[in-house]
Amino acid sequence: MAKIKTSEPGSKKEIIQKVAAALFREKGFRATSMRELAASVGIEAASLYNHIDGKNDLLISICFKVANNFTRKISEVEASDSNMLEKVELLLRFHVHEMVNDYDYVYVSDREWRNMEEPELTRYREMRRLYRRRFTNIVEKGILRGEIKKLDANTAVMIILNSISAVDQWHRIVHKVSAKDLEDNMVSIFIDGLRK
Amino acid sequence: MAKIKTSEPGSKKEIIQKVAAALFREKGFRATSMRELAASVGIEAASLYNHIDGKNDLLISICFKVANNFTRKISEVEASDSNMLEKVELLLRFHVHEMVNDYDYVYVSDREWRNMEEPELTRYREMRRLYRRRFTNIVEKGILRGEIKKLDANTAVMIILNSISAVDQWHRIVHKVSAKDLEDNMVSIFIDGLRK
DNA sequence: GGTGCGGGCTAACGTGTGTTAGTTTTTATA
DNA sequence: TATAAAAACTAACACACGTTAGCCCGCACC
Repeated sequence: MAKIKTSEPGSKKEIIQKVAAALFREKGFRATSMRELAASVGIEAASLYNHIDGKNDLLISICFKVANNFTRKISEVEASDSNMLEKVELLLRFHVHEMVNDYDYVYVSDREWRNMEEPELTRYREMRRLYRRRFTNIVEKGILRGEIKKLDANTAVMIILNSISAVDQWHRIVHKVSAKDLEDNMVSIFIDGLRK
Repeated sequence: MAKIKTSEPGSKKEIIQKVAAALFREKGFRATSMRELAASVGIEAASLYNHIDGKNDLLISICFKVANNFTRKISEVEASDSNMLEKVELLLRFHVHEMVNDYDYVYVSDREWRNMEEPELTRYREMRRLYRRRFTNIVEKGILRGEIKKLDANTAVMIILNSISAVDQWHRIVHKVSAKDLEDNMVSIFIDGLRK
């Protein structure tokens, strides 16, 4: 089975991965050809295979790098002694932060993961499902404790997660308002709503 | 230029379009082959071309059908005499409604439009941009009038639009809570936030 | 100064794709 | 029932794709 190891920073392999993430985001995984990727890196298509195992492994690396990141974070949040509303806020801020700092990777892992092959596809789905479940548990606990208003926790989590999953507008917005303001805006909307 | 006409309901062309929308949603536009589509319809790939112009025209039809729908709706909302917060709510409810009732079409138009070819791609981008702009104007006016709290209107609209753009979870959720409850949950979160 | 090898190259293979051409079958109408 | 149009079929084309095979250059190292 394919290993999901991270290559050391600055290596050619890592460069290829970065360029691939950018292309996959821009045009989609399937719409990006290895010849195109190679040209963007500055070599021939065949030369790519001196560094990587194939197109699918590129996608796998990207997706699991992000998934591991979020899984690690939610464990940390669960272990913290904040109340549930604060935990939601922590996760919200982390999502925005990751999106701003690792746009290509997060976007691709969110929109292109379907193109992975088995068995990684199933494993990824499971990680995703579990993450949502843990997030939902936090919201549900918050409702039980009276910190969060009564609503369907699944819907709430779905909305929150989707709202962050990117559009091409992210960067344009971040250039107008600062990353910090963006975070605060999002938290403000979700915690207290639009109404003045 | 390709015409974006709607075929009469029940026609074979419409059936093909519907099946195509379902497949494009499930597997992505590029990952769906004409042979696969044909098999789903119950004919041979070549036979499709007695009814449609090609793969790209399928995507074009789907995308513009949805885009026209939303453009029509926002004109209607703008013309109504509700206040700005109510207008946001009207649009929110419409988005949820369309997503629930026309899942495949809305999903595909939202996630696969990049695969369109020129000149439709540019035209679609423009429609999308304009829609967001009109939505943003409503929010901005709401802020000026003191109905909506002070925040970056672009961020707010981006969040709202993204939050609705689908996940594979939509249907599962709709089967657990009713479509009406889903709508109310969303409106509640966005208007008044999560806090109790 | 030879040598191993990382990393680039060209050429090509096999496959799957969207689409067309040409033909036959089915359906509707007179 | 005859006939024309609609809609299915088979066969094939041209192309783009991911990937492999085999080669060659230049650099580090004994």
